[in-house]
Amino acid sequence: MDFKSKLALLLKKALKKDVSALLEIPPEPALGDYSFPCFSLAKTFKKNPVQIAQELSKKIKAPFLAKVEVRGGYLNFFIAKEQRSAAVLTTVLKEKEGYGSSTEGKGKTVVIDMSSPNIAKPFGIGHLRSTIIGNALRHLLTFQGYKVVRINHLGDWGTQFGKLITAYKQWGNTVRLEKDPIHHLLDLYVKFHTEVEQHPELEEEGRSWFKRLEEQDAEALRLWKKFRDYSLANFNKIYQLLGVHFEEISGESFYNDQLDATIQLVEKAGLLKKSEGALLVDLEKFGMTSALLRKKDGATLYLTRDLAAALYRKKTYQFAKMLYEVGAEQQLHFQQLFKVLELLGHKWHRDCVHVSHGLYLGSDGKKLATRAGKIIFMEDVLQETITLARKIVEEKNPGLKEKDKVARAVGVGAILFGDLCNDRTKDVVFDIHKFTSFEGETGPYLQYTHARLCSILRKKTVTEKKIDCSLYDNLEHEILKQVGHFGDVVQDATQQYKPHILARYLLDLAQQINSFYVSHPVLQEKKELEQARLALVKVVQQVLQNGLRLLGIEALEEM
RNA sequence: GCCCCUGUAGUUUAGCUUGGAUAGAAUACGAGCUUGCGGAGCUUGUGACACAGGUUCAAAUCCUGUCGGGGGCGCCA
Repeated sequence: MDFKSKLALLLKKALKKDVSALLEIPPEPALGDYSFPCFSLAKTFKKNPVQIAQELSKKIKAPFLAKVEVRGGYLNFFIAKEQRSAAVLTTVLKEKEGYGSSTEGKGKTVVIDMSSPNIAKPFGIGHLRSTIIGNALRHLLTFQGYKVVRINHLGDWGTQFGKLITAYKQWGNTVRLEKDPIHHLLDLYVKFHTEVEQHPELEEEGRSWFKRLEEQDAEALRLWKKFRDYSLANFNKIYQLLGVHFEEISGESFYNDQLDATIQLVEKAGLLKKSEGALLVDLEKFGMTSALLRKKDGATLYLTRDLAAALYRKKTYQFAKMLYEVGAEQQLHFQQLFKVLELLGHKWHRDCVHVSHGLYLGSDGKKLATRAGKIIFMEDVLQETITLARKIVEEKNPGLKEKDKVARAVGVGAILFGDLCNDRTKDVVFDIHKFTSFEGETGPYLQYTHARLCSILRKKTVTEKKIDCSLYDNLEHEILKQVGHFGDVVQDATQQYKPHILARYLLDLAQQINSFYVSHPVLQEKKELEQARLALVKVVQQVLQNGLRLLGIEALEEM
């Protein structure tokens, strides 16, 4: 909750008890000048707003409060800026990398199901969102003291592999598969879906191959394993670039031996229904379509495996929360999954959250569908961005060491931030220019700001314990106020599973400090002023560093 | 047909959960700032709440409807 809401709540509560009570506002580093409208209070207490404001103004006390003023129906608070700034400086300089963290998640485990690409397909831009949002959430939750288990739930099982085997049998080429597995497999997948329109019998063949796969048929398994290995090697390259790791990489196939038991559990609970040869849970009275667990040919489905996975994870990790960082188009699937868990009597269904994100759409504004061959290769996008970053590094800072490393951090930073700075629930139209832009509201802008501050701090540093905060002007006090907000922002972003709240905050802070940078020389003759400004630079640098790391972006010292 | 999400400058967007005073950025376009710590920066101008009702002293925010966009709807994942 931000300060504004806290204050409103406090005033309302206090007023409800007794209008004449003395209001003690607790110490609050983020406290800022603020206007509180008294209209709704006026109505409640049947007085006019100005009267209420005047009554309140006499009764309020707070550590950083300089004065309270009444204007119209508004109560204006003015803050003792020097005291507030001093408090912020002390805290940040003391807590450093830990500034903004908390221990609320101590002893609790959170499982995040994230990334989860489908094997035998290229790592598409769609899975990028899941990967980087999941990764940011992981950092945020860890910062709040949670133990986080990141699970890459690979899409490595299902009818699609039957189809793929069918296609490979018909049109596959061993040499091409060796040389460029991902593209070849994609071609086969697309060809299958175009051919199936002319030859519907292929559909049936695909299904039967999947059935054979589930029955551990040797040839089916051999091909499947081959496809899986090639894909994993490809995915790992991308994870390495993005700096993402997992505690568990299991995939749907991992649950194969638990599926019969899972279906039996559902049956024991009296939930299983037979319909046209298939087994399902009827969810009609909950306003959903039925949840299909076994096809008429006996093969299982996505939901069956996800159900088994949820049960397994609860048993294995005893999680306090399980987050599914998966696209919004699967909303119904997760509603069904959670409902079945509930019907099975598991109270922890409430701890399962579908942290959904909007889709990446093609330039036509429609969904990117692999089947139609409409897909963007993440590998290419990453390479292109990093190459461009490399070119710009060369141009802007030719004397820099480790240019490749920096170019990678900048390119990846641009991509990560480009996604994280907007609300995850909204759809995004893919535009390569958004990723390859390094100016304005971008990751590199933050990295650059951070690097410039580091550059000053390399020359001189904070040595004084006591900083004279009376030397600060309004802009500098404002910046320190913003610094004081950091903890609240991090908490907000974590609770709502929305990293963009933090990303936006960092942009604001960077804008403020850049504006300071051009107008306030830091290094200068007068020692007290220099120390005061160095301290300001130091705390902002620290917050930018902490913030960037929480988003999974490298805070470079030089670039 | 039914269900869910969504509509803010030319473009990308923040603000909507918890209604308050002139709706905040970025980009593009226009005008400036380099003899000071890194110009990937800074200053400044033009420009926006889809429409119609309702609730309220007060609506981008809450409710209803219309229109536009996206997604989903038992043998895909």
